[in-house]
Amino acid sequence: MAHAELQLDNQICFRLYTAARLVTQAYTPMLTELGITYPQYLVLMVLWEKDNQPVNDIAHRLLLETNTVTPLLQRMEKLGIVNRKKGEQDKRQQIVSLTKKGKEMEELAYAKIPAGMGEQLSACPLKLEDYFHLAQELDSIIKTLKK
Amino acid sequence: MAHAELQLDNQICFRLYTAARLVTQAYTPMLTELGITYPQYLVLMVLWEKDNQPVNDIAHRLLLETNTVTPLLQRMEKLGIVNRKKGEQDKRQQIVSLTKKGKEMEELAYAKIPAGMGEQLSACPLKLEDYFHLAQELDSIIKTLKK
DNA sequence: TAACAATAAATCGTGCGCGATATAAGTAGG
DNA sequence: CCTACTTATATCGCGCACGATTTATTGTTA
Repeated sequence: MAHAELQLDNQICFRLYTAARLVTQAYTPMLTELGITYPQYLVLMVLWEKDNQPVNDIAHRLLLETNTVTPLLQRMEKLGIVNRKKGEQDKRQQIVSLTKKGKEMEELAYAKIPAGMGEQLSACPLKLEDYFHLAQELDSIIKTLKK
Repeated sequence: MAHAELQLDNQICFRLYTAARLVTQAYTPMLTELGITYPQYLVLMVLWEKDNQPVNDIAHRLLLETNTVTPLLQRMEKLGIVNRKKGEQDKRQQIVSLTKKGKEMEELAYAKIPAGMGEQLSACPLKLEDYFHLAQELDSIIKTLKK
């Protein structure tokens, strides 16, 4: 290995890739209890914040493309979590809304997930201010790279 | 939205998920020139560091399962980047080695990737010490969550 | 208002990740 | 030395991500 720049240990990207996978894995047990995946949980958070949004708005909020979000929403519709119906003023849009089940999952998530993640990260030496700092650094990278 | 803990903007995980995707996307143009994907690039970095490794060692280095790495290596073999041959002392193992093409890609990567990433992140306000700090925080999370 | 460009969503193909399972080879205990 | 257990890899199925293309609807402009 001639080039230090190409070493795995020197790569921020590999750390991001790995940390994202491991944190998502840490969510998985709680999400499996709810019957959903992590990307589906992200969609739910978007809709809990504001219900009745077109596919595009959800995709933009998550910085994803509609060709990722559309199949995701179709699966969530099959699960009975969301409804999709044509927009009335703009018939190209699909307006996504929470079902009763989708709304009720917020309380279930609140009961399980923050505590479950807290427990799994309890052994992590990072302090609250470290997480705050980390969030700012990630936001800088995200802001720089998003189109 | 009743619960601040469940808001997207308060989630470290969503930031990790997004930052990892966007940084990977930033690599993509350079990697496409080389004809490989980001996970394939990770495998190459592992092999550039130390050639002739069994599947398990590569998987452990990347914190991935063999059911992810095996098909990845099969695709890389088809691309003529690596060879796989049965281990001699332990016939269960597949020893993975770089082909001539795989070795030559290190220089191509070194010529393109550090410069390309530097350019794309040039607008990012983070300083060298911020990246160092970020790396440490990510390492803490990774160390805590890996099995 | 007819033609054309732009936009919203969906569809298709490929490559990951990963849980679950299978297969083959090595190891250990009786 | 035979059976049981462990380990290394592979296979299968599903759900993302994402580039590329398609379809339907809206807007724009001559």
